[in-house]
Amino acid sequence: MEIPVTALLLDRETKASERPGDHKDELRLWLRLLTCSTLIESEIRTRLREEFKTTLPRFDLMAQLEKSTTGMTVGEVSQRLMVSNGNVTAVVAGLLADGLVDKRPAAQDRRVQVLTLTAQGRRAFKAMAERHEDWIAELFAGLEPAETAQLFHLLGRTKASLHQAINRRQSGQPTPTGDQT
Amino acid sequence: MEIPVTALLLDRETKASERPGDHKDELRLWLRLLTCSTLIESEIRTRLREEFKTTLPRFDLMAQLEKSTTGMTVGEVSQRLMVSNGNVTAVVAGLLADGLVDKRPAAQDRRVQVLTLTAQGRRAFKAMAERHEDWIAELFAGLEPAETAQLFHLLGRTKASLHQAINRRQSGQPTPTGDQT
DNA sequence: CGCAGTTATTTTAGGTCTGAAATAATTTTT
DNA sequence: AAAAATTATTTCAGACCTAAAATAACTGCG
Repeated sequence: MEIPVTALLLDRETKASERPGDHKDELRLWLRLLTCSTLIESEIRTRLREEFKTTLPRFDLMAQLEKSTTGMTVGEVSQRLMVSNGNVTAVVAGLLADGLVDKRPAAQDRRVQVLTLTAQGRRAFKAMAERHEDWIAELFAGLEPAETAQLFHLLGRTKASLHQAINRRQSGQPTPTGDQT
Repeated sequence: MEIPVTALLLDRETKASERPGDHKDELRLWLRLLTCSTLIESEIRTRLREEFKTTLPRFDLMAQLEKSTTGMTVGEVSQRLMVSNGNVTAVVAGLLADGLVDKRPAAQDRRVQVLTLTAQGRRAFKAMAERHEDWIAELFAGLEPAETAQLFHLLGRTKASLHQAINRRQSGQPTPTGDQT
């Protein structure tokens, strides 16, 4: 039998924050995560507008298309970006109007719309992506390499936890997710 | 003179990812952070809609007001939530219509609108906040306490890095930020 | 074949969000 | 005190986003 050392430690160290059913720590963690996410997002949004007169949703959509040589369907993009189909339709409409994206029904299945970047779209994206990468690096520049690695790891663990909780709720069977985001 | 040991190590260890000006690691970190944030946000959004027929912006706004006994101005709320003034005006309009929030000009400065929760608003918020806290705990349940603590710490470091980068860009002088989020 | 069910996308209605212009009230300067 | 500058909020135009309903196209089964 082991002596429950950790239990004793916990009793002493968590007095203020472990009242029955208290989860303030997770709440604070979530708020901090949200703060970071919002700060980055709005900074990138501002710079995209100022330097390229475009928006983050447009940039994100183009980034997806750029990664796929053969094109992507509306549904695939919507899943990747975690936004609704209708939203993809709307953002694509803007990009079509600007000649950055091409949309055409698939040959085998005419329900499906295949989206690709136009030559102009690829050029425009390349310019933006380069700057974008610099901006992100700049924003994280205050962290040591070891810290970014550790953070990346912990966010991977977090993602797994989230998928687990979300799947457990929707179906009875948790689906193991092995994607690379 | 010191021997640049780290330079040698770097040369060997970072061959694939440290090409001149390559910052793919930070990019991946940002994408993962965004994924986590989006997953949590949309899950909370769904549950607020299903269980309370309300929305996340409304909940967030009420959460701010609940923390302040004396009320908050439109500007304060807008800063806290990191959204525009106009947006606060719009969300408050909805809450006013539902009788959850009270708005009145300040006595000393009639430009300022002071927002407070009504009694009904406080009741409604209390019920939601309790469930909300459980949801968040559930979402992070897959992490060990040591991991959440570590993650919280690293996100604090990240926040500092972000503020540093953002301030450096806007003014010449970085403003030290000591807030508690 | 023919229709029932499924799947992919678009449309619709409504809320959210922004930046910039407009409005209104206060403070500072002269 | 009057004019000028500043500050707080609202309004506006436009983009984003969602859920749910509608549309359109495919699949499979009798």
